[in-house]
Amino acid sequence: MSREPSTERGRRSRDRIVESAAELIAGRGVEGTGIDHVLAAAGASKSQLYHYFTDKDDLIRAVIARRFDQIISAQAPVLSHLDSWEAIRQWLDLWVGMSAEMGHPGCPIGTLASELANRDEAARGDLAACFAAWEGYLIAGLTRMKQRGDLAPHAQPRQLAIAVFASLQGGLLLAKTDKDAEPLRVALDAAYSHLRSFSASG
Amino acid sequence: MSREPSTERGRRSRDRIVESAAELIAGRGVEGTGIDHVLAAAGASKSQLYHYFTDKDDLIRAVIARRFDQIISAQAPVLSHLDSWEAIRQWLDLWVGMSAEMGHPGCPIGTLASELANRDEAARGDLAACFAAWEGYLIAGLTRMKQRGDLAPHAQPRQLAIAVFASLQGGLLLAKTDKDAEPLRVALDAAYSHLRSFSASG
DNA sequence: GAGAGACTGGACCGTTCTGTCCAGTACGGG
DNA sequence: CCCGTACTGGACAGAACGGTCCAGTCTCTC
Repeated sequence: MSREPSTERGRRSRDRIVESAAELIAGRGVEGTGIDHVLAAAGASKSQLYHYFTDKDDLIRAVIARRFDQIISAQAPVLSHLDSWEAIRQWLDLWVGMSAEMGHPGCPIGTLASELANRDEAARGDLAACFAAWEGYLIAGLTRMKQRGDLAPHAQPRQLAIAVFASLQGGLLLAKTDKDAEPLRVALDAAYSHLRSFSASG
Repeated sequence: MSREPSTERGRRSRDRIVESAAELIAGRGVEGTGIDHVLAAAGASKSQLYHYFTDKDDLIRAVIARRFDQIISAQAPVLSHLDSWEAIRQWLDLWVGMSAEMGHPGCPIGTLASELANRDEAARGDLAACFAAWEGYLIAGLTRMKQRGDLAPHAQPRQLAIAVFASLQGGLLLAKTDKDAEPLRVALDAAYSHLRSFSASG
């Protein structure tokens, strides 16, 4: 397991390493990113890294946790209020916008999941938990909408949320492959339309 | 570029190398798979590999082509007739079934796309072409349904096909991460339901 | 049966990889 | 001021990496 720094200086060192690793991995993948490159980018040395992490896999898990925190906290205002059609639409459009303006579209968590899911069981578990926590925000919003009567009584928030996340992840993958945000936009339009078909008002 | 074998023996050697590479890569990723491991699995030697391929990237592109051919030819009977609700439903169920019985769910093409899309431009192009060709089968089927009057006149086959593929790829990713086919089933049910909402009969 | 070219075996090279080690410096608590 | 602990720098090791090279074998053609 990771050793947590106990001083401010140590915390900054650890942070620089994790953030540098996260950036390099986003561009070159886990296996394509060497420890030495991470350290050079972070301006740190080997012993600093191995002071805080037992091995590379341990560092990767810290990268997963960091990227997840960043996504959640960046979208926190929207994520916590996914209980209206407008909010959901706005959240989906957020992704399309980010994907269009990014040179490298693609979800950091999704990319990590694709590479690690059947190679590192601990990381796979972390990633599954990330997805579940993430879906939780949408499930919570849809549940409130259902209680409020905006969503049809037979609608199943969990199933709907899973379907939306699949469209999001798949759309991001297609967008990354095409280097074009269009597939993501189309996929999320369809997902939203599917959600809307459970609108109580019809 | 790849040098094509001109003898039967050469063809078999090349095939063994590509197939071994495809299998190892499916389990360990592109960067995680070493040339030496591929050769050991294929029972071949370095010079055989470099006789047919200029470098590792060249081999990877052959793997992409092979996996694509395998998927297309395996599903050819279904893919060529995606012009009825039953056929589409059956094709989607095929994926759920495959995913459930596989130890490692996940689309080989999708995994490669995720890893290579922003690292190897040539491979990215190949993968985008694979997705496009693949989508083409569904677009063709939906277009026939539209002409026949099974699909509403305002339905857009291309957009619908893209949305279905995003659900498929995203569902496969979630299924792989959860080690459970349920997210894929849910995602494809939603995609089918979305398609059905464009049914002419309502 | 000889020559040409396709194919093969595997030693070898330089680089890069993860991870270890130890000698050192910074720093808070007494 | 001093000592223990946290932290740091970088040399080093051993293995694995992609790729080159050449001497050899097979096989087809004439």
